[in-house]
Order: sequence, then C-alpha cells, then structure tokens
Amino acid sequence: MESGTISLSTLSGGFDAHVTLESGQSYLWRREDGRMYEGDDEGSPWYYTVLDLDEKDHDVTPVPDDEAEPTVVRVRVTDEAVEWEASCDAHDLVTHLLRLDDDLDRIIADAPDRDLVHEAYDAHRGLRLVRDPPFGCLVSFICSAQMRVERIHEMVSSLARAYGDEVEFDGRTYHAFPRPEQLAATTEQDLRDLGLGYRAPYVQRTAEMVASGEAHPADFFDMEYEAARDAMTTFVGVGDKVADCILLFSLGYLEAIPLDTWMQTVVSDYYPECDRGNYAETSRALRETFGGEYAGYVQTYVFHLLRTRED
DNA sequence: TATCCAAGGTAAGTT
DNA sequence: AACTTACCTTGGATA
Repeated sequence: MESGTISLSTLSGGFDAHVTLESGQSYLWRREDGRMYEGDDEGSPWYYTVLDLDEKDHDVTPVPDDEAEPTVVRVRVTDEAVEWEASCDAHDLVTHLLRLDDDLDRIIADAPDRDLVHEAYDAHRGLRLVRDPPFGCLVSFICSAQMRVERIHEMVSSLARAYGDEVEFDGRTYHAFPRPEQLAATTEQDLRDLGLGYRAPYVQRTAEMVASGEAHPADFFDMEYEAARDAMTTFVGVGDKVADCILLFSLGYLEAIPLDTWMQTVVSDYYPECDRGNYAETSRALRETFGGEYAGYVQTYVFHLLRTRED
C-alpha cells in the first residue's frame, strides 16, 4: 500500500470530503464506516473508490498503474491535510478525481453578486466538483431518474457488488464499478432484479452501446458545450438533464447546469425571468445569471444549499 | 394496516 | 415542436 498527504494550506479554498462526496454529485465513492448520508462527519471518515476503467475512460481519468487489478483509493481530511492510501501512487489521481487543482477561492470570488449564490457559497466552504470516470458517471446518472440520492447510491453499489471485479486491499475485499462489457452482458431482467426498475433496460442498452464501440461518453470530452450535451443524449436513458450531469461531474464542462426539480424550483422562486419554457433556453438564461464559465459550481452549491436547509 | 405520493427524468405517442 | 402519459421501486406521510 502506498500513502501520502496533500497539505490543506496548499489548496485554494480548502477541501471538505464530507460535503463533496455526500452531496449527490458522485455515486462512485463510499465511506469505509458505511455511514453515508447519515449526516455525521465525526472523526474524519475514510472515503474510497475502486477504479477499473476501459481504454477510453483512461483518456479522461489518469490511473497510473497498468495492472489487471482494479485500483483502490481512499481519502480522508484531517485538520491539516488530505490523506490518501491506495494500491499505487495516487497523488495525481486524487488531485484529479476530487478537483483539488481548482482555484476555489478565485471561483468563489468571481461568483455572481446574488444573495442566493452568496448564501450557498458561505454555507458549504470546501465543496468541490468531482471528476468521475465517464462510464461510471454515465450509468450513475441514468440510474438517478426520479430517485432519492441515497437510493441512487444503493443502485450503483449493487451494480458493483453484482458485476464488478473484486480486489483485495488492506485485508478487505472491494468491488470496482463494472466495465462496459460487464454490464452489457447482463439482461434487463437481471438489472430489474437488482431494483433498477424502468432504468434497467436503459443501463443495459447504454452499456451495450459503449461496449460495442458505437459511442463512449469520453468521446464528447473536447467539444463545444451544447454540442456535447446533444451528443450525450444519444445514450439510452440520457436526456438533457442527465447529459448535463455527465458533462459537469465527469468531463469538466464547468458551465453545465443540470436543470432538475430542485433547480426548476430555484428558477421559479428566485429567477423567474430565466424561465423560457424549454430546457435549452432556460439553461442558457440561468447560465448567464450564474456567471457563465463556472455556472456549474454555482449550481452545485445552490443545489446542496436547497437540499440541506430546513424550511 | 392500507393507500398514496414523490423521488436530481426519459422515451414514446399525440396534437 | 410542444404537450401527455407511462414507467419500477421504495420510504415516508396520510387515513
């Protein structure tokens, strides 16, 4: 096992693993103590992820080892540093996956001058976007349709347990998120039995599209934003909203703002002038209001503020 | 205990 | 192109 630390003093804007990994933007990390979404972050819990990527995922996600074994990485945040332990040297990988290279202080300083935006940024300092591997992110958000955050996480965990490769690390068995061909080999009924409901055929058929080489989410990495969103909807079970999630949480399109039920509420309650009656136009208007380039950061903070505040 | 309802939407059919 | 409707499952609310 290798390990290392990244001093918090070197990170612009700090880092809060609890809010970053339990705010519903990634479903590919879990807590070693199993207490995900129980609201407690006492004792600097370890969060882990297991990567078993295909070739095109690698174009986006730099996993340093070429071993057959999946890569296990875990992270926790103490008062002074981000600590990591992994089956390989994971300094750059951790930095990449958790966007520790983002200049968060500057992003916040450049935020649009709106009360709601200030409130959101003040409420959850250290929340960062993530860079999930493309295929896992794609499947996660296909599963997210009309689901609570906790259950999306259960679905993704079930897929890993049922179809992902096993790997031993530090005396424990871990499961990687399945590779495309592993999910493509399932049947709709298999996935329904896992509790995916009507999303089952979406996941199976999309996995088939990726495994066969017909399309891969990493193909849409370096494109004009709206063209990339349109391209992403070629996958079964992916509409505009899920497409925006993949662009934002995996491919680094920081201007993407997924318009879900929460953000629809934000539009009607705070920015009714942005409601243009359809997804594309409303998205443009809200993106402008949220300052353009880093609108996705604003969206994630506002989304989390609305989800956590009591009223 | 039974019934209802909404949860980070999408696809397919209708007007 | 805009508008409706069906869709799995489940935990929590309501009767």
